[in-house]
Amino acid sequence: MNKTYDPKSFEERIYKKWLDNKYFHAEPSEKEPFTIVIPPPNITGQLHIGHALDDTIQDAIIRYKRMKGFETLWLPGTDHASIATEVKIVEKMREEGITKDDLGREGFLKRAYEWKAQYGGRIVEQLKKMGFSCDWDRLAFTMDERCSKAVREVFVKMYEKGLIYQGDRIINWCPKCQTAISDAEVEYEAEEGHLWHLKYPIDGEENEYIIVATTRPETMLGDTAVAVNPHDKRYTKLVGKMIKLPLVGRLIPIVADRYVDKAFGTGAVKITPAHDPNDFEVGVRHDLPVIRVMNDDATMNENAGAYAGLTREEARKAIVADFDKLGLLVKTETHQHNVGHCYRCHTSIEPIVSKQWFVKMKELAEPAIKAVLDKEIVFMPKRFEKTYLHWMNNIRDWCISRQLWWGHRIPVFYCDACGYTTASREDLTVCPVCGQPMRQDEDVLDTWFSSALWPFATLGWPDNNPDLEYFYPTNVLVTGYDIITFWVSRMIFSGLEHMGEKPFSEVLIHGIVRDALGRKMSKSLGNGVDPLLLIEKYGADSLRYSLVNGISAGGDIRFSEDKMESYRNFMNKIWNASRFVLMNCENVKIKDISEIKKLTPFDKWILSRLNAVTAQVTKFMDKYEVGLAAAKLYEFIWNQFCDWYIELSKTALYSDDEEKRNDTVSVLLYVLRETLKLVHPIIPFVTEEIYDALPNKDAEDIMISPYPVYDRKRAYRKDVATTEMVMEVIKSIRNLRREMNVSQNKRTAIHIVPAEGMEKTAKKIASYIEKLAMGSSVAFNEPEGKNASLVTALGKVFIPMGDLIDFDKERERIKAEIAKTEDEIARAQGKLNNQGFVAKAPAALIEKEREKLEKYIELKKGLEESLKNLD
RNA sequence: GGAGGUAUAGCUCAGCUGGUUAGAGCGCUUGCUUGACAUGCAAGAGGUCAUAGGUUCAAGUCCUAUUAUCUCCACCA
Repeated sequence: MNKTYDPKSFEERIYKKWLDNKYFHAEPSEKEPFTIVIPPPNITGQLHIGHALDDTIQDAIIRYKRMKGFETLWLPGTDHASIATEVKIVEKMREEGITKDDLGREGFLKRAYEWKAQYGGRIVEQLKKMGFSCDWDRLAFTMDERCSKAVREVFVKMYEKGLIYQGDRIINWCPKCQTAISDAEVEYEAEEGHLWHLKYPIDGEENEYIIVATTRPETMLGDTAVAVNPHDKRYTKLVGKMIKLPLVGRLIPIVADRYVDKAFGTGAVKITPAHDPNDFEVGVRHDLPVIRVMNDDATMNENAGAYAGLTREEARKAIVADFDKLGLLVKTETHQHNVGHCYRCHTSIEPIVSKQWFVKMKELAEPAIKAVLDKEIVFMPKRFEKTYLHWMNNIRDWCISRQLWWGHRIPVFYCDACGYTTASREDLTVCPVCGQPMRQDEDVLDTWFSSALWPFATLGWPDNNPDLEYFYPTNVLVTGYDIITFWVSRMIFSGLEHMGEKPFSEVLIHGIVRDALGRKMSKSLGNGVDPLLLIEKYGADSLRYSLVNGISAGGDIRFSEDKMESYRNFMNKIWNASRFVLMNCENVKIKDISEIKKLTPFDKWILSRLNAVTAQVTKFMDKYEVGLAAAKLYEFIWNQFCDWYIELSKTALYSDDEEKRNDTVSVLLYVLRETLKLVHPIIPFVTEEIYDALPNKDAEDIMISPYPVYDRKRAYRKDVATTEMVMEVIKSIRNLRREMNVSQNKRTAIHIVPAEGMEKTAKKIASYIEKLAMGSSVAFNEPEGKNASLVTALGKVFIPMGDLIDFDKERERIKAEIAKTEDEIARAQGKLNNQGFVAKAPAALIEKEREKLEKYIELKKGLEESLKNLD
């Protein structure tokens, strides 16, 4: 074995071995299934640190369950990411001087598939570098044959059921991308704008006006009403009257609507149903006409009269100027407001009315709400239920059409000859009614339409098949809180609607990865980290551990390269501890743990610790608390196994007693093997590499070995107490030496006067104390002359240090100890003198407090004696 | 504007259903090539557990308010 941990020398080889052995592949079997579907990364993307976190959690869970004996399926795949990918391709084309129209739909799609072929596989290779145990035989893609079939089926079914409809709705329109985008794809940014107060003359009355306030004067050309609050006394008289719209001359009514806030602006709002979502709602309530004044590219259209052809910005300037000329501009205020921008190209979005396809949500939301309220689906942590329920309870119809080419084309067919329209599972070229040609809808579906079907489309739905039967519903969905509404909620209602069964039982939500300063990682800040570089530098296991260690459910994690280094050191520690154990295996008879006749207290201590950590880790992993499991294992491996057991074992390993050597190596090997198995789900590579070299393997490879099980018989309370006492004594001596400025490499004599009943124990453990506390010898008497001394549970410990000792210093030290002890005595006495405590606290607790008090009184006595001896 | 999270050592975080002397890693100080590991070993310094109240025999832990900070949702012309 190498002297240092060198992940590059084995990670790739081991991954290949796993693949060759088909360990990741799952098939329906007698075993109980455990299934996770991966949140499919976009084909545009590179693996980023967020994927690394999300998928490390999943892999840890999957590997744990596999070792626990489940038929474990982790189903991988990628997402076509309609708009994101299309934008990237178009950008690339622009560099080459090509536009979409140059290529045409066919040509563009050809190019898009080439893109997919080139980049779709890249992220898969990156996932493999992380060590993820996905069933690659089942690799899916949201636009592959299976998923496309499912998308078609769902669309047609819902269309026939009347759940999908086409309608005029106000939607977010990106004038640059030339497509509708969902609410979630709009990013709001605070902008410094203006609030213009405009006079609208009342029709038929001289010098009567109502003043409206607006941030978007250019839309006034499409105004079809002015609204005031029904309770606003200032305007009660005016409701029902007509306004003669300036510049346009159209007569529009003044209506009363609760939407209007009396306190904002002038309390009167111009209503433009075609260009504002709220106005649209008002328009529906008051049956107002809808007049579009803009084209799809955000220039003014023919309804804008004299302003036609201007951009929206130009039109705004012109209209404000014209109002001013007419004396109708009352004032201009600066005004901070949020303006929506396209999340892709950052153009400010234009709310416009257009014909789009929608999914009726109310009916679908009801069972989806019920499933969560009834605990059929559980969010972890629970608080994220609120996010979900809030969204579901306030759901709006889902606009699913996108004016793009890359995606699932809407399977609706029109006959221009007879007007027949239908949704179809098969492509239609000829109208079944009149025999004339049919044309397909030009738009594609929102990306999330296919992602919503992911848990069952990937398993072969709508075809009945054993996979679907066996693996659905899946067990746990692991994702970040940022896509609960986008994705998780849509999978839930889709599963319930189309499968008649929830898609998963549990939703595990984690936070996002931030940089060392707590900032979101982003391209513009340049504070992102590339997981692949980190793997290159530190190994995949180190990356996995640093991502997962210490995360708690739902919380964000801060990430820095410093962390990587310390977990790489941890890998090195595991590596070297293993190397130590293996080095001592030569010429040794390895026994099964049950064959060892005389386990030492230390053996029993480490076995008991191992057992306890097994229980804790199992408990955490069952709750998917991978972070807490990782932290426990770190503690155990470094601070218990390495710092203590290995050090204690050296006395036996270098002794002449052959049986003792055999026994000790056997225990070391056993604890090492079980520990490697416990951490394997988190750090699969290094554990597999070491396991392979173990002489006591209990399976062909660690990833298919049985996970350790808690054994209630291994408490060994007495031996644990003895060991802990030894550790205390050693620590105290080290501490004393340090305080007395004894050089680290100088050995000194140690004298022990055992406490009552401790004589035998003291003799048994003397050699260990000598070794670990830098003793030159151990004697069981009080030394002649002056010395430094300690009071321990084992007895009094003396260290004669001759000239080395500084008596004043030793006095100070003991006095400080006494003071500390007195504090404790006071605290314990205070508690025990408290009537309330004695009356109400549990008896065991009171007893414990009494024992403590006694212990401290004893200790104080001993210390005072030591002090006296110094004089 | 609405909802939620977080606040514990210089930094990153543990601390379960209230009950050890509030813990770990990193960093810091000091000393060590102690027969696995200097990617290491040992010892140590460092915390009035955000603030103010409250419940309780007992509060880092539960409740209320405040402050700071983060996130999500909505988007008011």
